[in-house]
This record gives sequence, C-alpha cells and structure tokens, in this order.
Amino acid sequence: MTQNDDFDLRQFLPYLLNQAAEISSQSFQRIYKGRYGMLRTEWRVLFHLAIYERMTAKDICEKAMMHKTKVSRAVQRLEQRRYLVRKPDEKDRRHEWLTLTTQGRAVYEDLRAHAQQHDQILTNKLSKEEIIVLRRALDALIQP
Amino acid sequence: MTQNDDFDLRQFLPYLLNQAAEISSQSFQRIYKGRYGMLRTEWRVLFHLAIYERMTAKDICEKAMMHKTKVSRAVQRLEQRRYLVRKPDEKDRRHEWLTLTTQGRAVYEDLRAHAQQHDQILTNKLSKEEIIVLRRALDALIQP
DNA sequence: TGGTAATAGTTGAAAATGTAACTAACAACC
DNA sequence: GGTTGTTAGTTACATTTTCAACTATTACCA
Repeated sequence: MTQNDDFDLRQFLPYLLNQAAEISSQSFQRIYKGRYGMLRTEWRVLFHLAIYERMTAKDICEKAMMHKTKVSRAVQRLEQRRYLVRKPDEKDRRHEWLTLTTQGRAVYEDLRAHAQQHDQILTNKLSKEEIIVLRRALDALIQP
Repeated sequence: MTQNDDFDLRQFLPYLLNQAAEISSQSFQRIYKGRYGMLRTEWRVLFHLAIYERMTAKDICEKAMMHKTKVSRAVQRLEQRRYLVRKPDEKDRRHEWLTLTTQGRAVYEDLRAHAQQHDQILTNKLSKEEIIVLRRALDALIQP
C-alpha cells in the first residue's frame, strides 16, 4: 500500500472538507443523540427556531440550506416531542408559523451550552488568525 | 423572523464545515453520479485504490475514515462493474487484496481530471493565502 | 493441542434520505 | 367567475446508511 499517483486526495477540497465536517460533528452528535435522541436535521431546526424566534418551514429551508422534506420531517418529530408548536398564518393558510415551546427552549439552552463548549475545543486546535481565515474561507465557499 | 439570540449558528464550526462540505461536493457529485451512476462511497474507494495501488478493505476504512460496511458495499458494486478485482491473501485468507482493473483505472483518470478542474473552481474563490491556511486548519481539525 | 479471543469482511433489518408526485391554498389572467 | 399557474408543505416509494449479528479465518495461551 504505497502511494503511487501524483493526485493528492487530501488536497481535494470536497474530500478534505467532508472529513473535517464529519470529525468535527461527531462529539456534538453524541450529545444531541445521546441526551435527546435527536438527528442532525432536528438540532438544526431547533437552533434556527431558537435564534429567529418565529419562522415558517420555508424560512428554515432557506436559512439552513436544507431540503423541504428534511425540514418537514424534522418539524414533525420536534412537534411530537412537544419542542415546538405550529400555528397557521391567518392571512395565508399555506404558511405555518413555528415557535419553540418552553420545553423546546430548555433543550436548546442545554444543547447550546454544549455546542459552545465543543466549538471551544475545536478552535483551541487553531491559532486566532487561522480561525479568522478559516471562517472567512468557508463563508466564501458557501456563497453561490 | 428577526434574530433574537446571541449564539451565532454561522460561527459554529461543525455547522459551517458541513455546509461548505455539502455545497462544495455537489457539482462533483453530478459528475460521478451522472457519468457512472456512482455514489460518494464508491468514488472514494476508487480513488484510494488508484492512489495506493493495492489495499485491503481494512486499509481503505482507515485511510478514508469510512465504516467497514460502507466500504464492503462500495467494493461489491465496483466489482460488479468490473472496476476492481479481489484476490485473497495467500498467507492470511481473512484479507482480500483489491486492485483496479484497466477499466477502473480509466474511470479514475476521467474523474480525476474533473476533480482537479472542480477543485480549481473552488480555490479560485479564495486567495492563495486563504487556501494555504484553510488546508492547514482543516488538517489540524482532522487530526485526532 | 484445544479452547477462547480477536480480526476481516458480509449480511439483514431498521432508520434515514432523496426524488417525485401529491394536496391545499392562493394568485393572476382572461 | 372559472381556468391555469404557483407556492407551502406532505406523503409514498426507492435508495442509502446504520447497527448489530453473523461467518470464516487466524492468534493466543493454558
């Protein structure tokens, strides 16, 4: 098993980004999955609702860049657990406004604390300058 | 839908990394899926075999940080398409040595050209310095 | 040597995701 | 006002992934 080719997989950005993303998510996943049996889609929706207070599923799709079926299913499960409630828009009943319950907000607060702690561990592996450049570079890649 | 909380999701590294990873993989996915009907797991195994010439499934698991069932199934499908062959180790018949066929190597060459082109498009969005720091930072995050 | 443990890899069932077709509500145009 | 088009969100089905149990082979060690 000796390297043979001049192409370096570890320089290929989609590959590198994926590994970094997966590894950096793992320990946080243990938290939300272990404590609340949640999925990645679910904590994302939860966090968005906590941060933006009141959104439709469509809003979440756009902000989180998630497909509407993913959001739809995450909302269903969060509703079942009483972490959020839906309220149809009076003027346009195609829209549903989503807001967290007290319980949902409590779960968020708990997870947020862990997220921040987790982020701290990750950023400790990097210098201040690296962090700034990393965030800027990732943002540039995300922009269309 | 107005921001309410002091926690900034877009600063949370696992989230940011995931979005960057997903978006940056999309256009390459269209290539390997469109031209060869391949999955992410499959091009990864293919690339590893092209680069390292001769590996066992276990080797691939470690290098690519993929679970053994993913690798097992990817190998099965690549074998069905005659992109690789298996040869059991003489001395320890639990191991199987995997190598690409001529056809598999041709597919790799084609995909590699696209990968490099794709990588070029991505890195064009960044300055030289950003690319260097980005790669270094991602490597640091991947290290255990 | 024989019995237990460890390793490489596979398989089956359950869970999650992706895709496309669907419903319900509204808009726009004639 | 009725037809057609659009939009928000859901559902059904196929594809993938995950998890745990499994087979086959080798290693360890009394």
